[in-house]
Amino acid sequence: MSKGEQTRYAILEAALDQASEAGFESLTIGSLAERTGLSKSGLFAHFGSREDLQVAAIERAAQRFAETVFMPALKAPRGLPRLRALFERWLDWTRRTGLSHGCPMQAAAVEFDDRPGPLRDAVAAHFERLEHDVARAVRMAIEQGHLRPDLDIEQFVFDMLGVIFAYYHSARLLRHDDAATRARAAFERLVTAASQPD
Amino acid sequence: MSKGEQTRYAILEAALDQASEAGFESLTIGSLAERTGLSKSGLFAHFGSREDLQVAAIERAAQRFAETVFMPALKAPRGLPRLRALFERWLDWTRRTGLSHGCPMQAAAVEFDDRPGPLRDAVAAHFERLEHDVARAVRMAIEQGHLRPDLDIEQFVFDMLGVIFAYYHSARLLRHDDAATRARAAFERLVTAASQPD
DNA sequence: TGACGAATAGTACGATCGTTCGTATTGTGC
DNA sequence: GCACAATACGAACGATCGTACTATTCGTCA
Repeated sequence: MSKGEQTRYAILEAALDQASEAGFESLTIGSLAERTGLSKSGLFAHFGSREDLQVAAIERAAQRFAETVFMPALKAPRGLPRLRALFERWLDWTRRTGLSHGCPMQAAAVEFDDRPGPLRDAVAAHFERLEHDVARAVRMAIEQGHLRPDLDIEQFVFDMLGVIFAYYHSARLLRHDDAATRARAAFERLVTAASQPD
Repeated sequence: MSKGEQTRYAILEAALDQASEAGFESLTIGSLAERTGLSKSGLFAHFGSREDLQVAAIERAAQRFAETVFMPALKAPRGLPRLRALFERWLDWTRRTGLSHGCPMQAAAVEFDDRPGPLRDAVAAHFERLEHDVARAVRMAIEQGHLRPDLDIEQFVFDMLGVIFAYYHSARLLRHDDAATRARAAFERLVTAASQPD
């Protein structure tokens, strides 16, 4: 990895830290320069514009998500165990990956969902890929006989995402201690309903 | 209503429009001055600081939510009908109240959940009141015999919130046409599970 | 209608924003 | 070790940020 690539990498790591705290809109050239010890112009040279920097940060966050949540979950046996591993890692992936604050992808989703452009596109692409991958895990669970064959897969993914969002909300904004317990209960009820015949 | 109160009201309405589009962090004295036709200093005089303006905007949004979602739902018979009315109005309350973009309260929740201060406090207060009120509606449904007596009320509220968040996500970021259908299906499954004995 | 306070405007401030440009430093392949 | 490209810096730009001031216009009530 060349010197330039190293620096760019370090900048994006710092950007993720900051985005986890205060969102991607808080990423400014000046604040990131200070955080990384670079000059404004030196940092700027690694990206053509602030927007390009934001896009790169979103993509790096999506990559970290994949590394922290999806790839390790693949080690669990396909079917329900893998789906459960996915869920568990999804719950606390920010802590696990060293981002002490909220989920940057959810923050980005809410920040940019009404502002057409490259930022919105990058976030939407992440979630579309994510939901596609979750759907595949659900399909495998059906093939393994863990979930019932006539299950509405898209609906299951929708419901699962809702549980995750409710967890983030309860844990981060309201600081509820039992957020994880509630989330697990909700998810297990989803699984139960999806395994019994209608 | 005095002239000053009128102006302050108009400013907050404009602020809500903007926050619905781009979040409360996007509220700047300059942009709101232009939007309302006031001078920067004239607008500023109505609030002691930018932060006070943001807090006032959040509180106004919470009030609009109550007017649009809760108060009309009280006209439905207590119990399940009222709970359903609540849910339906919650889904599309921003459209109904003239905010063409996303839910400002959710945006505020994600923006400020990791930044202690008056803004975070204002958002948290809204959601605590909201969840308290929803819990009361659920309790009434139990008293009316519409939902089973041993239902975990807090868990039901948690699940319901998750459905709403998943709907916002699906409808706004991913532009899925069937988001409302999915949300209703999820909610009805919640109600069914909550009405049958365990 | 006149007076007085409330409401708004005008101007200026230091700071920071994203970005450009010229120059210095540094890493890298021969 | 030389040469050239890659990388980083420093200074400056116009714009906008939040926030002081003072001055002016306007609503409101006696």
